[in-house]
Amino acid sequence: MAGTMVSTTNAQPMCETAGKIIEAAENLLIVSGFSGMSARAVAKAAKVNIAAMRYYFGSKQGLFEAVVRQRIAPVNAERLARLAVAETERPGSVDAVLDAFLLPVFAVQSEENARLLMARVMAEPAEIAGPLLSNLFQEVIEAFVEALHECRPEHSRDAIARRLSFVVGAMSFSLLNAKPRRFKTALDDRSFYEELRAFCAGGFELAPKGP
Amino acid sequence: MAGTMVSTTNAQPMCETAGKIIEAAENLLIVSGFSGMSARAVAKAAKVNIAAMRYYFGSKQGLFEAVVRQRIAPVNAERLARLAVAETERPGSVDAVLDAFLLPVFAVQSEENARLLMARVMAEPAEIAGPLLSNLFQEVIEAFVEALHECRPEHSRDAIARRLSFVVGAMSFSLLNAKPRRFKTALDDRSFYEELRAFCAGGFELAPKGP
DNA sequence: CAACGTTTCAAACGTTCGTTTAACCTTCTA
DNA sequence: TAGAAGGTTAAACGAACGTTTGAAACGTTG
Repeated sequence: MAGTMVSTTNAQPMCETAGKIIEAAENLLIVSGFSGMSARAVAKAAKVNIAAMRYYFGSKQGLFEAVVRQRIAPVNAERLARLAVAETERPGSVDAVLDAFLLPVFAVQSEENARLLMARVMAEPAEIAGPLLSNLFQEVIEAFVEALHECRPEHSRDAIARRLSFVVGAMSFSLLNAKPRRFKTALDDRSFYEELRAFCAGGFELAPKGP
Repeated sequence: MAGTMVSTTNAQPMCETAGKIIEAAENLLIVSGFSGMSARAVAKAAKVNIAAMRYYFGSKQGLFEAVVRQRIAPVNAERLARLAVAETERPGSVDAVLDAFLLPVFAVQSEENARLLMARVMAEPAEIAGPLLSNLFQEVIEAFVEALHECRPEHSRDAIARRLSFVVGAMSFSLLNAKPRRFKTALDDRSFYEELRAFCAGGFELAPKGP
């Protein structure tokens, strides 16, 4: 067995070394992805011996999952909390539901790294991040599909789910490509979010065409 | 210098070996991404000696760019052609412009691999696909931003560009995640496209909020 | 101090990576 | 028939990969 190995389910104090590893891994993950990030590069960036990675996280894959969980779990928890509020305070409002889904990603306390990591992980090949993301997102997706279905009962749940995936895609992709500036969008966080929310809300307004 | 090396600018007949390499590389690229795909795995899948890769494409990166160009260049050419038609036949129609942008990706003659490859490449880290994608998409993006700006002059060009990136994101991401079925969307191509187009069109209807 | 569990380290494990060499085979030309 | 050119091959290059080992350093407790 591998020494102590920090639990993956709770965010305990966690010693300094494990924290440095996670931070370095996060930064490298954002720019290179899982396969492009070498464990040795992480150790070097964290100024830590490479064996510490196995000691704390078991493997490179284990480190990856720890990084992702630490960033995404709080965002999803916040999403569910805000959704509960939205459903009581503004029932039937697509805007409110979308805010509950999107705002936790852009909230001030979550740094830019959280956004970029989320986008990068979403773009990871299924064989790397698939099961992990299924676990992390299943509850959230079900809850938001249900909430949106109540706002727009004329859409099938399948249609709602598809459109929610469009929302996630619009958010993830534009975050990923904001840096290289392929679409030369100025990344003023506030107006970026307003634009994204407006786009997504509009996307739910129209019923699908055709018979 | 590396023997003959197929030109990267035109799609000439290309010998059987090079074709087999490209086909195998495409399939592996879709499921594993660039960093996760090894040149040896490509050679094995193509039943070809690994040195043939360098002979025809110079390097793994060269092979990657050849695969991407061969798939994306025709799509973008078709986009521009359809845009020209749309601008004369249905001037001012966002729907027509979006069709010109999206339909070439879903056209019947372009196989599913073309869609999946495009989505996977868009999700590739910038250090791998950045410059290539900039070259391939610059003209298309400029043209479509301009066309959409003429349809919706009340939006700034920056806002239009941002929303176009949302469109690309919605398309790419939902294609990427259609296989693992994280959003359990049934991938009937026809209705999928209808839904995507409706979502994106709706996204252009609303002006951004705020002062 | 002695003994213990925890954390860190240098060093090496075997494997696989992308790349390269040099020889071989075929095909066409002189 | 000799030779050049184009295409393919097996074999190996050095480097980097993720992982593992075993012992040194550490802090705590008896």
